[in-house]
Amino acid sequence: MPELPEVETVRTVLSPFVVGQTIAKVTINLPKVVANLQPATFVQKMTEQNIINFTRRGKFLTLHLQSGAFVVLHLRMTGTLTVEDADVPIEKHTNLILTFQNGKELRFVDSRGFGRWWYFAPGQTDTSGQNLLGPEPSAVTIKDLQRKIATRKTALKTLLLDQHLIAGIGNIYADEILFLSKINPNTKGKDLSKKDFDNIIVNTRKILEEAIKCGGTTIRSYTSSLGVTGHFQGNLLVHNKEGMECQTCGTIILKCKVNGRGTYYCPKCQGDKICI
DNA sequence: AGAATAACCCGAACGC
DNA sequence: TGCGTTCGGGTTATTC
Repeated sequence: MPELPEVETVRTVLSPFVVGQTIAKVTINLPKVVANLQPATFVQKMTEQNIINFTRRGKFLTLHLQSGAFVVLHLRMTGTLTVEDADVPIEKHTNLILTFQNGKELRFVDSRGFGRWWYFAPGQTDTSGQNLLGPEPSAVTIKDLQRKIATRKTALKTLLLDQHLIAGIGNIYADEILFLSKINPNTKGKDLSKKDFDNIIVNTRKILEEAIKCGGTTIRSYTSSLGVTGHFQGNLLVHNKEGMECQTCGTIILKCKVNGRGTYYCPKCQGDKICI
């Protein structure tokens, strides 16, 4: 469940080991990992290329190549990136490897096989879905958010998870943002007040910035690369806290489902709307 | 257009 | 202890 802070952590931790490297060899162990090319074509296009930059947009990462081509990748739920010496044994579910000329490897390990890579030639249209993303949380304006949300009958939690509206929020941080904003996850977009929108924007930025400072959240399936694990889980106030006391009011945290997603909330601080 | 649901996948958690 | 079942979760695709 790497969300924006975890993806950003991967990027900052790995950048020094990736940027400036030349790809000597490409190994694809799960063909469907490359979404828009045959594996052999991907290998051929990537070999001998030099990586000049490593960027993030929402939960997508992009390797920029010297030729002007670029490679977009998405970790989805269980994808991890690590840099290892080439002689370190290959972990199970290592689906793609970029071996660099300096003897190190960028390894993509993904047990569920949901993660995807795309190769785009210079100037080619990016079809990864990256350019359909809403603004980064740091760039969201209240006007924009109101325009997109204030007419919707959908539960706010579901809207926060919609990457077309704001990029980068996942299930963990959505719960935390709603708790800090004192809004019930099931509140419909159209029922939100101006103050609610203010709170959502302020708390989204606050939570994600703090999580990035902590190196992200380490929880169940996600650990950051290079053995670095985030420690934001110690800051979580409601997510995964079912049965525990709310740190604000002492009420027991409940768990429900919103649009099929496990959702944790305080029934007193956030109001106990119908939650199944 | 918006809303709801299924599909993808497999390790972990759960139930007996 | 061991086995079978359910759950979860980001995103896209499909259907209504």
